[in-house]
Amino acid sequence: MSSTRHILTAVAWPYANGPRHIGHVSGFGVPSDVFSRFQRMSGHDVLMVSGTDEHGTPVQVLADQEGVSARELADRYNRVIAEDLVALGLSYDLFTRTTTANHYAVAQELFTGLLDNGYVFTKTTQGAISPSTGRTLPDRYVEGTCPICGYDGARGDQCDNCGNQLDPIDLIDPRSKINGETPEFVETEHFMLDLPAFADVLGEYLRSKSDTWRPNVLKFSLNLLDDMQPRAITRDLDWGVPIPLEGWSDQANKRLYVWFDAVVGYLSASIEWAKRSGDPEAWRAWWQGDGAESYYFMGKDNIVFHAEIWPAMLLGYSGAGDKGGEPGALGALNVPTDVVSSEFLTMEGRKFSSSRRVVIYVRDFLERYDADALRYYIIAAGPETQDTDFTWAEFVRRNNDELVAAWGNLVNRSISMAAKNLGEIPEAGPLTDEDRRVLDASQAAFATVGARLDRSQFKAAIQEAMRTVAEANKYISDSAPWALKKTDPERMKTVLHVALQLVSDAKTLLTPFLPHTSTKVHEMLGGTGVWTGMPRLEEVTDSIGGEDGTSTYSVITGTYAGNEARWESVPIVPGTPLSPPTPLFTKLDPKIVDEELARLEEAAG
RNA sequence: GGGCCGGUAGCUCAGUUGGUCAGAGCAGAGGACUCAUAAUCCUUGGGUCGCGGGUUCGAGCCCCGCCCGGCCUACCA
Repeated sequence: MSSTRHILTAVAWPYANGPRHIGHVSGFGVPSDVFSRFQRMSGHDVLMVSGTDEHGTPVQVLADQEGVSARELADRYNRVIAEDLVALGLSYDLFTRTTTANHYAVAQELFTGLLDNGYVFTKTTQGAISPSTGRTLPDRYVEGTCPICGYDGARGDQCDNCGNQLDPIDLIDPRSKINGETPEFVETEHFMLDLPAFADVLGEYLRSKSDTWRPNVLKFSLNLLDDMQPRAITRDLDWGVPIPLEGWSDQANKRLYVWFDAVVGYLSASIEWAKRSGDPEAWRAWWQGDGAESYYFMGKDNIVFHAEIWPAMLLGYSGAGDKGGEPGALGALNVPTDVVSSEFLTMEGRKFSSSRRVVIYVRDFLERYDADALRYYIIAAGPETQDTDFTWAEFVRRNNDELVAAWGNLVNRSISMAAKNLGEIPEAGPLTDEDRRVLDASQAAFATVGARLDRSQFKAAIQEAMRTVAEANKYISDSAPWALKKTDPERMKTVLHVALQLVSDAKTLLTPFLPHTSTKVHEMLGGTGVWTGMPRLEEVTDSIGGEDGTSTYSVITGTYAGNEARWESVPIVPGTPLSPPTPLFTKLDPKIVDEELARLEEAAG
């Protein structure tokens, strides 16, 4: 913990086929930001990257339905999603998109490297094609009657009724889920990633993580090793990254499969960040060598890509699979240090579903409530290690009892008393044993909360941090400084000094979770400078892959180096002027619970 | 069908390798205080740890079976 580490925070890429809801940001967004802010406060060099995942059939299908191009649709949701993530205060060093020319080049480089090392081969398969568009119909977009149980709504990949895995060509009376037409089945050639060639090295890799990874991620991944199959990495579709090979790149209908280019995004975004920073080689410090660590944040549905496939791609590119090989042009690349997967949030007992409108979009939420209130709920009550249920009643309770009544009130009562009676931070006189005890406990919390955060145990971390808030409230109640005003004004000053020191420490401990309101407390206590950096949208002009010329689009970036916030107790400065405080958090009227539930019912029909 | 995860007080959830592990917060009841967004502080009632077997001196914690819910099973975190 003492020396500087290079920490890559790799955040799952939200899919650009619509706005994201609070379940999405519970999985990848808020936890990754808490982690990154903490590591920066601890003095480490953090690079936090992500972007929108814009290729693939779902975007194309939705664009067709709306009568716009895939690119137009992706542009729209890239902007919506980026704005929402900024509003939440997620401190990306770079949040970009998969449609940049840089991303195309890096994804193609990974493909070429894997091909050169012999981990990619071609295979001819039967694929479903839409006669009207000529596009591939992915298995899930073909439905028909199950040949095994006779269920009519079976999908091309599996039957939801009997659970058997299917091949779309076996379906009786197949039809396109998109427009109902009967698909054609044609022979088509695709590239496959030779995953079995990585079974041994992946097993070794995963077993080396048995002490640090969350058990569910580890068990799930180890289990996958028993049945490794080659996996297609190209697709018959025109919306994607072209295959960088003669005879393929000019085929308008052959592209890299979206999952392949999406996971490469972590690397391409790091490289893009380096270019923008002025040192094109700077990304290497986070990707190569023993000193580089990488932490990947996502929801549980993405474990297979991050704990299995992406490591396999990195190993293959580096020449480290069963077939050996040489590192590609970028050099050998590190596999993930940790894969931090969240479980799922449910919504008032139901599964989130955009199509059924059982959903709360981030944007709608933040129009009515504060970002820190949502961040707090997600960390304190979110799906860190098991599915949890979001309810409006619990949101209101957490906000009112824990943020307003416990933490907000501690700030308010402490600063109010000091401001009204003294107008400044008072000097401490002789300390009692109790004074020393609470101050020591507050200092000790940096180690305990920090250890939790370093291991991505966010729920335990915020509980420990909030415990210091409860301790401080108890200290003030027990010491009753208001009663000392007439009997022992010197002692009152000491008590208020101690109380304000506790507030200052708690504000620091809570900064990774509550960056907006912690900044307010920093300022209330007379602090200056930028306490903890906030992300901003920046318009950039660059070449978008596959198109001539340049385009303007927005990325998220920010300045986080040199912020005031440090992960340590900083002595408050006696004599600093204090003004009567304004409330940190908004107390919510319990009747919003019924209002929100009514809104949900109305939307869901 | 297969794999994985979960089912602990009214509610939301903690419970490392089996032996004060039957817990926390909230809600409920009683009391203290008044600095503070009537916030805070103290005390307190409450649970067959999904069901049925088994291993053990001893099991929420290990094994077997079953019920319920979630995720993955090749493009929804």
